[in-house]
Amino acid sequence: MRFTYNKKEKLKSKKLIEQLFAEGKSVSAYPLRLVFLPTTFEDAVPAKTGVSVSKRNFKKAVDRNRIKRLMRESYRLNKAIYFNNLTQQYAFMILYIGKDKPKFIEVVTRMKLLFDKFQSKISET
RNA sequence: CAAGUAGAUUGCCUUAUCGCUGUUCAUGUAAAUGAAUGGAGGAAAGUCCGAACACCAUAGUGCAACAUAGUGGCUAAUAACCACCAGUCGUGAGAUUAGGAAAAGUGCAACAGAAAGUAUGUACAGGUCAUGCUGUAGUGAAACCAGGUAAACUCUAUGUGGUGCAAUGCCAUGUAAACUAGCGCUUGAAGGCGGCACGUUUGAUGCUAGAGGGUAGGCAGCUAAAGUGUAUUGGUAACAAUGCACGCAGAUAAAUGAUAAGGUAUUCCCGUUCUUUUUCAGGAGAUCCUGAAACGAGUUCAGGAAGAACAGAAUUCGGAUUAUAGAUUUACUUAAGCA
RNA sequence: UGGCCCAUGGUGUAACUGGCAACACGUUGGUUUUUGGUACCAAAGAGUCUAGGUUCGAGCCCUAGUGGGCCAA
Repeated sequence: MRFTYNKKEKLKSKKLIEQLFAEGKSVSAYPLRLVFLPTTFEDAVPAKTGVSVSKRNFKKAVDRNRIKRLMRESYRLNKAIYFNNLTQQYAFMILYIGKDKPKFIEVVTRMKLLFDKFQSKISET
């Protein structure tokens, strides 16, 4: 699997996002929080993922863009390890709930922990 | 040199790996894959003016409301910009000004003061036949001046129709032209129409409210534009004309990046080279020479450490506003400064 | 994208037409009480979000900004 993250893997449907926040479950590994919902869609990808940073915590657009880029990058590099053996299509939204600007290595380690938690949670049910 | 004034330019670089996005081409039924090429700013920011563009009736009349306010120029247009005049501030280079009208009218002026706008009291002096007739004193920001105040109302002149790309046009998907209450159906509900009136026009399977059902995807608008760079000419200048070259982001839970390594401007630390300053001692005798010490300043070289500010397009332009580490550079000023 | 409103002691509010920034709670000290509370007495605490301007004089008027809140599609 290639380390890609193109338009088809992005969560873009407004309707699906509203459904995700209304019905989805969540796990968190501070400063990240993952909201997920098993669903189906037409494109042949295992998951659609979006990232989000609160305007309340980061007032400047430059800071928000930087954090979202770091989150997308760490998702792109690590998704293959976890999602190749998914049996169900998922919608994900990763939120940044911290209040300080992170470094790349921190985001990567927490992202890995986050998806470890996610896998143990879905294997329970 | 120091202190200062007014501008102008710039505001990280290289390599490797892995990505994102627009366009074009190739392969492919398609999904997709590959290649080439483009991909944030001087403020993209806040949203204070002015326009373009789109729709509402190509936009009516009056009132109201709002904006502007020396003169001339410039511009698509402006409250921006340029030149000049005048006022104020500064030694000066320069800075700054909502800079029309107080003889159309209404209002306002605390305290002090006799009196604050229909004036004229006290004391002293002068003057007169006589009298606030004249001057001075005293209060105050202002005391008779056709006073001040218009960033008080107002008047004058000029200008402004409204809504905004979530405009607007089209395609696709889907539901409920159902239910309840009120108003109305040519004797006119309601809308176009923005604060009001007039006027005009549309108008019945209609309008308003309640409760409820559905959609919330795509395409166009969407980037070639009052465009950018440069040269010449005209103009004091803003700016204009002409030639040549370039073809310059287009995302939409929102691209333009991430990581690693190296480097540059610059800053700091330690050592070092040279110059200078101060102190002490000795010599000469006028303003100097020699030696020692000290820390301060500048500077050369080597090593080490840190190492880029403010900030992210969202229909598009023109201006002004605010934020901004540092670097480069032009012109000019100096009363009191140092050599 | 467009529009509207607010900012005054630590907190919540006043200040009329421009003329000495007021009140309550809180704070500090004292009296009363065995102690604490209550009650009473006294004191401190601000120059009105920032920078300019108009004016003799600005919390109030004007301009620009900063921060906060709200509304519409």
